[in-house]
Amino acid sequence: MGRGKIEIKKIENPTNRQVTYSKRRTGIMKKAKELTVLCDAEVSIIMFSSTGKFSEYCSPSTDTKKIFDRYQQVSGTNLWSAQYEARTTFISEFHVCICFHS
Amino acid sequence: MGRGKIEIKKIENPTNRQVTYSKRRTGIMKKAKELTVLCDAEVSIIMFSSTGKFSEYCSPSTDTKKIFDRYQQVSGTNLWSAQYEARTTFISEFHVCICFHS
DNA sequence: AACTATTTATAAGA
DNA sequence: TTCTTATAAATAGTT
Repeated sequence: MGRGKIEIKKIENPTNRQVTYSKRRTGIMKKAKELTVLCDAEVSIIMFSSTGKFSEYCSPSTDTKKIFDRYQQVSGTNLWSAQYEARTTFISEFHVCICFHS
Repeated sequence: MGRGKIEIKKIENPTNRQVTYSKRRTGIMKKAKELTVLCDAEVSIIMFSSTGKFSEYCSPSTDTKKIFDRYQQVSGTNLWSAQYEARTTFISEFHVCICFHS
């Protein structure tokens, strides 16, 4: 939208890229808020610009943690187990763990 | 946008709500893809409709897990520790864990 | 699931 | 960089 049609490819000029990022980030966040209200939906958006700038949106009725939990339940991705494996590896370097099953 | 201007409040008719959800979900996902390409950004979107339908978008260069990891680093939220506490509680009901520190 | 009148987002310019 | 505005794009109501 705008004074001219643009091709969807990386904006090479860093200043223009930053300006477009800022405008479009605002646009997406607004759309997310509207979707949340209009459709009683839960929405989580996390984004990082090419310079590493972090932005977040989450529906008022929930929080990002809850969205993550729910995401794991339905997506088949177990984020925790991956973290757990990493943790277990870490622990095993320093501890001996013995577990008795009930 | 459309034949008439609408007020941003919950659409009470479930059929209309579902139709609007579907249209706007498509719109946001498209915007996210465009932002990713135009601005070389990393974007993660997770959403649940009011009927529990799950949808996800993540930038091609990464995955949701990596976004979560990065999110934790910059947001000050430790998602993993909350999961770990829950798991520990669960484990304690069925196991005895003995750890010898090195 | 298509269509189109309108509203909204935004690219380029000031 | 914030504001403006011409134009592209999204979408509300309709079929």
